[in-house]
Amino acid sequence: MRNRNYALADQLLETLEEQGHRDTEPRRKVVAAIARKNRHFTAEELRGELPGIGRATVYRALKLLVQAGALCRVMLADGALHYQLNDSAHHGHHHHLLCVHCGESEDVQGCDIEGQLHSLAAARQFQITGHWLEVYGQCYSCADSPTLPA
Amino acid sequence: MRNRNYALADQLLETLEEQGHRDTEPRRKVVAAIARKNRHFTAEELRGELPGIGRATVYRALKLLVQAGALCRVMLADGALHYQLNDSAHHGHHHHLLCVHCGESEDVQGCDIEGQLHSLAAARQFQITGHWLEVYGQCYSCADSPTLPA
DNA sequence: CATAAATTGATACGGCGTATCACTAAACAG
DNA sequence: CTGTTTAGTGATACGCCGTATCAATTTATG
Repeated sequence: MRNRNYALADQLLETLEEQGHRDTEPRRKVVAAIARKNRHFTAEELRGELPGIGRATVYRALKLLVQAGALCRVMLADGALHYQLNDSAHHGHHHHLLCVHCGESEDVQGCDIEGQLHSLAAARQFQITGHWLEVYGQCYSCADSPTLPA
Repeated sequence: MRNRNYALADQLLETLEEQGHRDTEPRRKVVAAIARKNRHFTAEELRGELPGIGRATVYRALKLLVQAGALCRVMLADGALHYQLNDSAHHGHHHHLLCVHCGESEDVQGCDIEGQLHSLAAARQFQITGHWLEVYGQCYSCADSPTLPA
């Protein structure tokens, strides 16, 4: 686990280097904190875990990682913007099943929403270039015992 | 057209009254400004058209109208939150085809995304309670002459 | 008309993200 | 290794957007 995290942090840093960004001390700390996350988080939450590091630096790193595809932005049901590590297998376009109870998030890959939207749009001669979809609900464990988690 | 707008403004006011809210002078002006809109708009844009009226009042009216289902919130591709009049026929759950060129928006009613999501989620024992979908692209006229509008 | 309750709007606050800019540190060439 | 170049840093301030507060006002109602 600790090893996984170190590896992940290194991988994130590597991703940034591939994009031409430098390997800096603050950056290392930011990606290390991100690698420790096992669910989506806010920029401010992350910042709170990095006392020595400037606000701008945290936000800049997040932006770069999103651009690089290593993180994705998740819109919660209450409108709060969170960030979430992209599974290395899911770097492409995908959606999330977001549990409003425990905050767990599952990726959805093999979803034919694209196709359905296109055929729907074709009828109106609308050319789709992109879409944004978030799905809210309860995950298996929370639906099972809905009163347990906060 | 002018008549349509007056009628629409009255209808919005009526909606608010049905929810137990009072018929006030500032409120009339806000709904009149909304009724004049033929596409989605931001809160600040609306506020700019209502010089004499307090910021809070505009925001409060928007919130009430969204709660009443007369307006819906639309998330643009750049993350900006806009408001849009709900067609009286489309007060229920629906989605939008948003043209990133001209800002036009078409409602999507008969879309089976719900069903598709449910079957997909069922396989993972995830109970969907809601979702958020925005579709971006180009409408017919903009796709036809993509260089014309701003 | 009098009263109770909702509404208003000025103000201030708070969250969140970004621009600025002097300073620092990383990369790189020699 | 050292100097130079350039990206990155972080303190600060700013800007946008929405909301809480609260005294003054307006509405609905008896």
